[in-house]
Amino acid sequence: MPTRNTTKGARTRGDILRIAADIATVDGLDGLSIGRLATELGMSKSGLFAHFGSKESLQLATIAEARQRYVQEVIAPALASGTGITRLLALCEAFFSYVERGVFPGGCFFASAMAEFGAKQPSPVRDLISECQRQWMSTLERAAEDARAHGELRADCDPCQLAFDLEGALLSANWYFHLFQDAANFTRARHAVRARLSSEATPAGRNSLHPSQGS
Amino acid sequence: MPTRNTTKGARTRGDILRIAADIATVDGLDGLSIGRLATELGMSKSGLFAHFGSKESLQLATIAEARQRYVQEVIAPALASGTGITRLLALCEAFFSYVERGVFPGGCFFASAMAEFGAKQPSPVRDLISECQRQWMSTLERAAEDARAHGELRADCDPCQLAFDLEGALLSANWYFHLFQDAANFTRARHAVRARLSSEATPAGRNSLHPSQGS
DNA sequence: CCTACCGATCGGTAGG
DNA sequence: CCTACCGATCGGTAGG
Repeated sequence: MPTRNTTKGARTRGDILRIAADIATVDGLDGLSIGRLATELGMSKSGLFAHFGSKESLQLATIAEARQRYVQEVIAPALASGTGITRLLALCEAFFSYVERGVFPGGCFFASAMAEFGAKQPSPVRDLISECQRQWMSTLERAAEDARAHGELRADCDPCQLAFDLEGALLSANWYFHLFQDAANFTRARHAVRARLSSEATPAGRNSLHPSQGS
Repeated sequence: MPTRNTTKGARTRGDILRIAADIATVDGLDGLSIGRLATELGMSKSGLFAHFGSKESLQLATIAEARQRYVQEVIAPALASGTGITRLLALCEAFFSYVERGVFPGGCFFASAMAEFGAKQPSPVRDLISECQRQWMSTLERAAEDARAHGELRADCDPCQLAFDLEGALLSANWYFHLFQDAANFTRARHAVRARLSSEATPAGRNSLHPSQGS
């Protein structure tokens, strides 16, 4: 029995959170209702509720589930694909692919969550979203620092500014792709990323931006 | 009697919509409830409801109110301040100022609305939001085309790409300023805007980017 | 613009 | 994990 090792309760919990994360990208973490989740999973509202004890703790668990999915679908593949400017480009490409593949039906989970909770009062939910986003930004920044340390980006390059600029292109692609249903926004965002990296790249770094080997 | 000319009903309607637009930037257009709005205005729920007839039509009227405010606070001042690359820069600066001044308590109304409705099923509300956003993008694009026609931007400059890139900086500043409560994000976004304009500017255009006259 | 009300759904609880 | 229930609030209506 290969799918054992995990108790039935834990499997149910995982099922709940996968659906919850999907719903949250379309209707928001506040729009996520326990009754609707229960209906969608064919179980009773109180049975589902018993797994979490409060709506807030359901929201926190949903964010944790989304974070795992983000690490698996975006960060891990990009980190495995190289270092320096190659990694920086891979992080951006992995993000585009994650949105294009529809890993979440409503686009990037953290973009949606940031927009929904960014202006709200501090709360555990808001704080966790903020921490996730800061961690992603620092992943971009560290990749930029590394690329600079390896001589692929100019010495006067500001990693924070570069990360901010790249993230602007990623987020815009996410918003416009969904609002306008137009894939041209991915093309524009990819242009923006390459142009921005190119503008700060040294001749050594430029080689990594134009992969010449086949396959 | 100077504040006459407008009936009492129309004044009440305006009061409702101003509060509604403010609330929507924090709690969303769906989070906006008729009961809460009524409480906040000290009137009965059904009295307020009678002005609109449905929640959807309240949402549509709220978007129209926000659009008026956006034109007044961002577009009109920028269009009045010059042409060409000067206008393009003024549009970006007017946006930053609008977010910094807190014209809406939760940041840019249309950024919030786009994030909330971008992934939802088509609806009159979603369509109106999409149209507003497209109109803003085309305002940026037309300013870019104009600047190019006047020789301030290079002939090979793509106005759509430039508008996309500028908007990325504007939106990122809006999100990060609210989520992280850090005004450094405005500084980064302003750098990004100037650098991007500078990269496409002709020598003639460059003069307009560095205003030399005092005051 | 009001009071008074409708059915539906919300998050959450009691008790098993 | 269930049934059965709670008070509060939702969008909306009747009637004035």
